Formats: sequence, structure tokens, C-alpha cells
Amino acid sequence: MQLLESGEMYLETILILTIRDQTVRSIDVARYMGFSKPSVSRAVGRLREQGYITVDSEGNILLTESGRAVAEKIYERHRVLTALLMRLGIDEEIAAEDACKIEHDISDVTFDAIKKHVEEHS
Amino acid sequence: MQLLESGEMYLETILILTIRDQTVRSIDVARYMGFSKPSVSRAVGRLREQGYITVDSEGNILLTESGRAVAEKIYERHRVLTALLMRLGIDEEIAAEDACKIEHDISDVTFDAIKKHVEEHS
DNA sequence: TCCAAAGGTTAGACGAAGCTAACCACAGTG
DNA sequence: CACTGTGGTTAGCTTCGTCTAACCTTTGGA
Repeated sequence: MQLLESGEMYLETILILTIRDQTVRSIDVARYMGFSKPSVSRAVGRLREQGYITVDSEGNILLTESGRAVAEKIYERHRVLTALLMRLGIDEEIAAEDACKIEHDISDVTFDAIKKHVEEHS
Repeated sequence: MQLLESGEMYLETILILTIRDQTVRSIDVARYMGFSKPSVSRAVGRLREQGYITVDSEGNILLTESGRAVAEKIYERHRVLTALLMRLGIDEEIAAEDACKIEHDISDVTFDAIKKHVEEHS
């Protein structure tokens, strides 16, 4: 019943779209991530069952407290890792792409160490 | 028909065990990785079909040229990334664990940049 | 008023990568 | 010579996460 990488990606996307557009529906997530409607529908159902999001009568997706916590965590990792890679001279696009994979894999300990390092060398 | 993360892991393990023990059989890979015999048997079959390894009449697994290239590449990533994380103060065990995930995810461009950075700051 | 488009869901498939159970082949030993 | 342990394979199952096809519902415009 734990959250897997794909779940983290959905939550992060929902956060990003919420920031950008105020409201988010399944179809918006599908378009942003390049997935089909049914794939997102399933994922949204799972995340709702797990208590990470709610969906209002209009179909708008809202992050719950726990969902927002996960989303913020992953999004912060995304930003810090992207910045780190860009500082090593990597193009923004590739940096973001690679950060997007790393962000789900590393332990808290490792991320904290990386973040500390980045902050110290700003 | 391309090589996925799991395939890279198998090839890396085969290389590591070859270095350590000179010869490698399926059962050795299974024990090292903590997988069942059938899982490894299947994976070995796949890798053989794809031309990354050969298996001699004794059951010893040998890396082909392309298999060795992949294995060396991943293993180098493993070593460089582990060293980098340890330099950030992370325990060897956790560093190796996280390196093991990152090593499959990042682009060549990103790894090269990281490696260059590590070498410059030795 | 009706019909089409948009958004969502249901059903069923597939590939990846694990697993267990059960089997086979072989080698060494009592 | 039979028996046991070792290594490998086959068959079939599971979960995850995607997909397409088909359907339902709501809504807005001709």
C-alpha cells in the first residue's frame, strides 16, 4: 500500500499544475505527463484511495495534507537536483530529465547531504 | 530489445563476480543479488539472446564484448557515484545503495560532468 | 432540440520482472 | 547401484503501470 515512484510523479505533477493553473483535472495531468486518460484515471483512483488526493464534484484534484507533503518533497528534490546538475554545466533540459529520475531513488540522508552541499557552495 | 535497468544490474553483477571469483554461474548471481534461481535463469537467457553474455558447457557465464562494455560502464558509474556521495559525508553502505539506483538513471552527459567534477576536486 | 465534443471510467490486454512449485540432469558417496 | 545434493529450467502466478477500445455523462452550440 506504499507509494511507488509512479505515484510520486503523479503527485509532483499535480502540485506543479496546481501552482501553474490553480486547478487540475485528470485530463490536465494526462496531457502534461503524456499518458492516456485511463492510465491517469486509474492512478488518480489509487491516490484517492490512499488518501493523497481528493477529487471534488467538478473533477478538480486537490492534494491532501499527506499528498502535498510528498509532492513538495519530490518537487524540492527536483529543483535542488536540477540546480546542482546545471551548476556542473549540464543543459537545463537534460538536467531536469535526469533530476526527475534521481529524485525518486535517493534516500533522505543522501538528499539532505546534497542539499547541504549545494547551499554551502552557493 | 534494448537493455533495461535490470539487465544492467545483472551485467554489473556478473562483472563484479568475475573479478572476485574468476568464474560465475547463474547460482552465484542469484545468491549475490538475492534473487531466485528461475529469475536469474530467465535473465541469463535474455542476456544471452541479446548477445551480452555467453554460457559455456560448464554453465560459466562470460561477458561478450558488448556485455563487458555495458558492465564496465555501469560499474564505473557505481564507483564514481559512491565515492562522490561518501565525500559528502554519507555512510558507505547508504552511498553504495543510492549510487546503485542513480547509476542506471543518468544520461552520459550528466555522468561525464559528475566524473569531471569529482576528478577536479580530488 | 438534438447532436457532438469533452472529460471520465470500465474492461481487457500487454510487457517487465519478480516469485514458487516442480521437474530434470548430473556427480559424488554410502 | 541407488540416493542425495547441486545447479538449471519450465510452467504458471503476481504486481505494477502502461495501453486501446468502448462506453457513459454532461454541456453547449447550430
